[in-house]
Amino acid sequence: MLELAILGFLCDGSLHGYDLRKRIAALTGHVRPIADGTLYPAIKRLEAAGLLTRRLEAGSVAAPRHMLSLTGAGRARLTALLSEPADAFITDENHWFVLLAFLRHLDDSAAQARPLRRRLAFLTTPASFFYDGDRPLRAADFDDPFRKGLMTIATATSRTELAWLRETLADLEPDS
Amino acid sequence: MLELAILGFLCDGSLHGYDLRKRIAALTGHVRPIADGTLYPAIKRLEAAGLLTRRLEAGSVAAPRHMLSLTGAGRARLTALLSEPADAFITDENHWFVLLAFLRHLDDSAAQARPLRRRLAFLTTPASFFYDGDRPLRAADFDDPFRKGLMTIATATSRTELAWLRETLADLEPDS
DNA sequence: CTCCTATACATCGCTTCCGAGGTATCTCGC
DNA sequence: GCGAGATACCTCGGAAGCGATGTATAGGAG
Repeated sequence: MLELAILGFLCDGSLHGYDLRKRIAALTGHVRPIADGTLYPAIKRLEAAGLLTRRLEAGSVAAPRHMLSLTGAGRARLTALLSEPADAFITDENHWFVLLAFLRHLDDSAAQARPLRRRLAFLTTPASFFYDGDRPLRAADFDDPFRKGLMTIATATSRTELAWLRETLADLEPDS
Repeated sequence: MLELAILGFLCDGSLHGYDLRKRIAALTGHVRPIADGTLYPAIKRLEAAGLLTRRLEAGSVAAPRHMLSLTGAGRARLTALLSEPADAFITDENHWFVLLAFLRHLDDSAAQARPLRRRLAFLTTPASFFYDGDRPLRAADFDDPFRKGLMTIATATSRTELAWLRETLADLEPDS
């Protein structure tokens, strides 16, 4: 999630760590902002991996800023993260939202559609939450009211997401 | 998530690790089943913390099973995990679903309603995804079609969840 | 008779995340 | 002029997850 967010924001232009932290917080609904002890080591990791470079910009404000810029390798890594087959199984809402937000960095609508297609396929597959093997599960299958409720909310959320996915894919691939 | 799932399942009776793994996989839609290298160390941790005990059951099947049982401290920990104020900020769908599935282990409907109330309050608060400070955000606020789409799906999912929360809470607290 | 799969548990190293704590400077209110 | 809060970065230790790998046995297919 974090790596994707950092690379995604930097793809739009240079930013310093503190700014990055605020943007990520805004994008993920200010739910548990990224801790300093998470963000700065992550930046170092990405720098060590050659995915971004740093240029010190002194004097402007309180503390000297380290302006971060994506390298070619960084851009390639972003593309890879946005195109990963694993994106169908993302269960962290924030992770999925961050991916959606940066899908625009993929170069064509076919590439952009691929993660959405995989997600769609996953949600309509017997390997998912809503099946016991090949048998589709229903809320009525459960006696316990909480298990029943869980099934209801899971189904409703899934239906909402499916409707959105189908609509978005229709816009993205008008021909198919 | 994992700790909650283990304690939750064991609260219904003794299970061995391998069974636990299958049950957790079924509950979370078989999305990336818990790895052995995650589950067994977790069981050891909980055992070391005095939250569960193990009894070896030999001979019955291929390998000897370690039947796990909750202790009093384990039951108390489960109650604590189900009642935590942090549950409003859970962004992992599986984590939230596991919590819902085991809410029945709380002893009264007031306690069961509390996490749902907190979730409801969070989703309707300016600290959440849908606000920029106090200003509510709308899909139309964004130019980029993906940012727009992200706002649309986030809003739709949230609305779906809110409707379910309100309905469930009405069943749980008929008086309020 | 042999191979494959399922059952059942374990350890190792790697990576990541988090909280706590530390260091500085600038600005604004009082 | 003094403290609070924002800006801006850092390091450290601990906890937790994951993939790889290892070790058994049982049962069924070929």
